Amino acid sequence: METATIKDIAKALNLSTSTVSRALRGSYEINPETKRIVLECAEKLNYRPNPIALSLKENRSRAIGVIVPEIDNPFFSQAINGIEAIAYNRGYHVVIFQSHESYERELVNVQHLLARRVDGVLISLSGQTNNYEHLHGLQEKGVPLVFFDRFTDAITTHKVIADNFKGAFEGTEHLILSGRKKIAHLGASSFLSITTERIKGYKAALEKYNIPFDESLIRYCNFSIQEMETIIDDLLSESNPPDAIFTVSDRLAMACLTILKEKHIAIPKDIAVMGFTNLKVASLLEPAFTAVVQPALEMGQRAAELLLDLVEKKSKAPTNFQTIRLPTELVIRKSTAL
Amino acid sequence: METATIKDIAKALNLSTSTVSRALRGSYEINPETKRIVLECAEKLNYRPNPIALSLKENRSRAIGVIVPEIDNPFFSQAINGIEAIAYNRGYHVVIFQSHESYERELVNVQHLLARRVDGVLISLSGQTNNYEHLHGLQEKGVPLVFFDRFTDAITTHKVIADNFKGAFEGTEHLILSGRKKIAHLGASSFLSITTERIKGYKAALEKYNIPFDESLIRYCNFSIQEMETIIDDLLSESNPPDAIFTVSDRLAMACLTILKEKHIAIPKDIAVMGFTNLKVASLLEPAFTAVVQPALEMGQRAAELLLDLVEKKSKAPTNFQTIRLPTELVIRKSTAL
DNA sequence: TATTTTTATGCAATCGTTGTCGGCAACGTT
DNA sequence: AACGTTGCCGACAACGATTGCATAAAAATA
Repeated sequence: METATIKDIAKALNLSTSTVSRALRGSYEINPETKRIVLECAEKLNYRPNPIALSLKENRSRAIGVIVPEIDNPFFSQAINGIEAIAYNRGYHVVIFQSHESYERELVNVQHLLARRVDGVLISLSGQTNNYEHLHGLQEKGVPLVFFDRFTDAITTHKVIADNFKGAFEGTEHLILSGRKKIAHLGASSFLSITTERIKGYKAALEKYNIPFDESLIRYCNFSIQEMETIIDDLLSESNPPDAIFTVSDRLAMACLTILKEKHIAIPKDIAVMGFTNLKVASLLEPAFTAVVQPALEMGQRAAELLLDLVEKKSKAPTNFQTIRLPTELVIRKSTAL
Repeated sequence: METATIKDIAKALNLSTSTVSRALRGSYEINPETKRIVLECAEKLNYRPNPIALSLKENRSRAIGVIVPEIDNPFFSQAINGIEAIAYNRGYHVVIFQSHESYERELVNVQHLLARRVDGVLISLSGQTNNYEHLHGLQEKGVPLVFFDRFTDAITTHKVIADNFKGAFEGTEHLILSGRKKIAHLGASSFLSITTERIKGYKAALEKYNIPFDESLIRYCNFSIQEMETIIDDLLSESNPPDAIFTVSDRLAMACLTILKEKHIAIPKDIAVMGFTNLKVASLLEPAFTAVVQPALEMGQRAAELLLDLVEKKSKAPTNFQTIRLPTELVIRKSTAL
């Protein structure tokens, strides 16, 4: 059962394909009676326009590409959920790639998306990425690009991010006000904007309360479980370990909790733990986990909207690129109790 | 900066497009010297073949469609992770849709995928789907279809599923052996294969240990949080409530735990709770959550492999469709302790 | 030298759709 | 009667790439 084309309709009705095409799009220069017949025949043959043919002609694909480090991460799957919702409503399809925190993989993904002629790209950078030529390449080819969550200032475009500074500031402040004196900050890759912004927030909070900054309390984890455990172990085995740990990702938070439990360290009594996390079960953890929650779904939605606006913008007038900073929410639970 | 086409190369070298095309594919009938020049020029212009043009000619898109109820669900995001990995390696792209547990939405998704001329479809049915005409439609159009996790026997094709019967049997048996007498089973939609299979496993375990089956202990939740809470509330407020609850999804497990905690019901002392779940934090919950874990990643991989085999099969010989049943893993933790 | 074979290349059709152009009636206008 | 309008429709080219067929020139053979 092959799919009917405009030619089949033309043949069946003894018309030209041009006439059928125009009738289907309701052109004014087609006889209403002819239109009726064509529509009827199209219905009968279950005609569906071939988007591939249209893509070829119009040089667009009505698809947008999304590159995330890992799909299987609540933050990103929530964001993709938001992206899919917007794209769906506006008639676009979503093509997904994972960088697995690898620069090389991200590069290949971008090349695939270029080859595929996607109409635009949403990206959250890999933890290894510190060269942005591939993204410049996209822009040079005229493919709109929008960052969400993990961006770089090396590229000029829309960015939709959480208010990482404020989130980290409030979180750190909360720890300080809970009486913690020695607060460790477990960051992600040092290349990432989210890392530097959050560290700034952390430092600002320390400063506000006149707590001296100790470089050795900041650690960078590039997201391999192995590495995280080594770092956390190292941090805890010091002669004078921290009395609070602020982690910046779901995976870090989990690894941290696991290790502390293994070591039978009491939370929050001996060490308070909190983190940037979008785990929905945070309240059900033992102890209930204090979290800086990012509006992942909304972030995906906003980013998709901005991207599609760029894609559909007729005028090539220079755009005022925005950086949208969405507020985070500090949810205080038992893991940081006094 | 437009993308170079085969024509640009032809023009630049004063050759015909046919020659360029053949040179690029290394045809034996092209002069080696000409080949060299063409390759060189293609390199210089950064030529990339246009997959849309190829799709039009070959009537294939090198993309596969995936329909899941929700991306933002650890089981499905893990499965998509597996799907993406396989598709990526075999040169296919993954286009994702969510049915949001809605039959209508699933229908529209299938139509979109058909219109898009995807080469194949992977689907895990929505909880509302009990009519399968849309899937027959896919097959009639020659689009291969493979189920994962949630399937229907009404369609003949490959199916990759967890061993739901055995998983539920072992889980229920574990509860019985832990001394539980009145075990509630919270199923998903009654339309779904996963629901019926798991209930069979549940019943079989009861039978083995001569525990009478009580219809009122089985409840169906169509996945709206509201509905789940009502049902769980109802179950618990009976005069003689169950002493164990077996839930079949991540969301049900979470809702159940939340409500029990709100009611200050002791787990596992008063009621044991366990479930089919792929939450990675199960061990960090309070209490640590006993789980029947499904090999979600592998399920996605196997399903994608089977689908791509179907897509690429030259011969249209009738296929021996398989139903691959992957073993689940029972991880016993504190929530069902004696 | 005449003929065949080989080599290397170009032409044109194709995939499904749309845009440009042009044409043919049937009108209405002077 | 001659001309201009208008309504309606078809032919053709184009998007990018592939491919069967034709064909020119060069090489091999008779």
